[in-house]
Order: sequence, then structure tokens, then C-alpha cells
Amino acid sequence: MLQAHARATQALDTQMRSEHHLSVSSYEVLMFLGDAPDRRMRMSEIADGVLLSRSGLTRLVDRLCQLGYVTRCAAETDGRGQYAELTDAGAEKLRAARRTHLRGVREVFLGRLSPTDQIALGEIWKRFLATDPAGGGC
Amino acid sequence: MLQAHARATQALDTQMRSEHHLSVSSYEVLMFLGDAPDRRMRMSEIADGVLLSRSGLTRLVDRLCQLGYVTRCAAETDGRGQYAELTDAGAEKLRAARRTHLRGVREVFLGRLSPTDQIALGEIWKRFLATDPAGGGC
DNA sequence: CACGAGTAGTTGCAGGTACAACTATAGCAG
DNA sequence: CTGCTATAGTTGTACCTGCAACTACTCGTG
Repeated sequence: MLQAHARATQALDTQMRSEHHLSVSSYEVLMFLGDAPDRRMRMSEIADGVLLSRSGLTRLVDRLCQLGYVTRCAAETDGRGQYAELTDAGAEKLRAARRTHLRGVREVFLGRLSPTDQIALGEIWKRFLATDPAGGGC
Repeated sequence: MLQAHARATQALDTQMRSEHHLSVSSYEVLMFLGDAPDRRMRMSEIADGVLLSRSGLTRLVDRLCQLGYVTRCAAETDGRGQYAELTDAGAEKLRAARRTHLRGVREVFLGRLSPTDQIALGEIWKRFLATDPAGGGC
């Protein structure tokens, strides 16, 4: 049962990689930045959202930087802080990737589950997350 | 929604590592072997079940070998083939790990979902898998 | 201002994984 | 038997990730 999910996410990951040369983690970072005000976020905020360690995020942002999808800038108010900011190229990439992702999700999940199941699943996960908002699973 | 699962499996993985020094992949291999006739399976059979590449499995089995939980032996009928076979120590480890795992699953999932949700979830996943028995996700 | 505790982020290192290339064997056609 | 193709598994390499250690900065206290 857990396998089902593993296969599904792996399929999405592979699709994302082959079509955009982007890992799902990278895509998530882009998504967060795209939704954030001013398209920028603190490093640690992203790390929490993306479910990646800080060191992992540092390196991931480095890669995205090299690709030109984000830029970094120091926080004005906090000398320790770093912002990651989505560039125009990154926003463009995000748009393209989002299309792929939504299509993938449709294919993998929605194409195989009845609408009632989809709704039920959404409700269940919602309740599941509600029991532990911090997500600190155990 | 996908995050929920990621967090949950990661929690299980961490628990398994800390209590038994075993990754979930290793545990899965042990499980498959434990359920197999004669406690042995072909390398590629395991790789398919565990959702790991062949090279990944080779190295994982190597590690389990070093730990003394499995042994390898060539297939009699096929000179290319290799069997992985669970040792007594491996079987013992599996029993201990299974207890941890079941407890972990209870804590993470069953403790947070109502019984009706649990049943519904089971049904939905069953139908999901039924749409693609090969599991070749996309 | 000086100092100690805490926080943000980066870097060294090790572990685990996939991909591609490789070896060895099987199975079939001639 | 020889040669060709396919299959099983292993190895070289590179990537990604986390942990622990580290640097740099902030904040509160004296």
C-alpha cells in the first residue's frame, strides 16, 4: 500500500526530470518561491516547506542559482539571513513545469481513481494532517 | 497531500534506523525473503518487489551479507543467477524489526485516522493498484 | 562595550542510489 | 559447433542527501 505511493511519486519525479531536467525537490522550491510575496523566501522557510535539511537546501539552491532560476541576496535586517528569489527565467520554468506536473498528477491519480475516491482521499489526508499540524511525524 | 506521506514514511524510516540500524529498503528485502519459499529469492525478483534498481539491490544485499542476515548462492539451473537466502540471524532480525514496524505503523497511521477512514483508505488503494497490476506507473 | 547563548547558513564527509558500461551465461538459428 | 541476441548480475562513476562541525551574526545581560 505504501508501495503504491512510492511508485506514483517516483513516476512523477522521472517525468519531471525527463521533461524539464528538474527534480521534484527543485520544482517544489520553485513553487514555494512562486507563491511567496515578492517571489522570495528565507532559506530555512523553504527548507521547512520542502522537507529537506538545511544543508540539502543550500546545495539545491546553489544548483538552481547556477541554472539561473533563482538569485540569492542577503537579508537587510539580519546579517545571517539569505533570501532566495525567483528570477524571470525561474518563473517561466515554473509555469512550464507546473503544466507537466498537473498533467502527470491527472494521469497517475485522477485517471485511476473515481471522483468519489478522489474526494474521500482528500478528506482523509486533510484529517490526517490536522492531527499533527507541525508535521513532526512521531 | 503528497507531503503527508513523505513525512510519514520518513518517520518510519528514521524509527527503523534508530532501533535496528536497518533502512526501510533493507527491511523490505528481509520481509520478501521471509515470505518466500525456502527463504530465498532471485536477485531480480527482489529488486522488482523492493522498487530498487538492480545495482542498488546488489549493494544492499552486499551490506546485508556483511551483517550476516543473508547469504548468497549461485542458482543451480542458471549459471548467471544468484539467490539471496535469509539466515537464521536474518530471520531473527526480521521478527524483531517487524514488531517495531507494526508498532510504528499503528502510531503513525492508525493513531491518527478513524477506523472508517482506515477502511476507506484501504479500499481506495486496492482499487488504485487494481488499475495497474504491473505497477509500472505511467 | 563585552560576553555568552542561540540562530542562519555553509562546508567536509560519508552513505545510498541510479545510470551506463561491462562480464558471464543462456537460448536459439544455421 | 559457431555466432548472435537476450538476460542476470556486478562495477565505475556521479549525484543527491543528511549529519556534524564550522563560521558569522543577533540578542539579551551585566
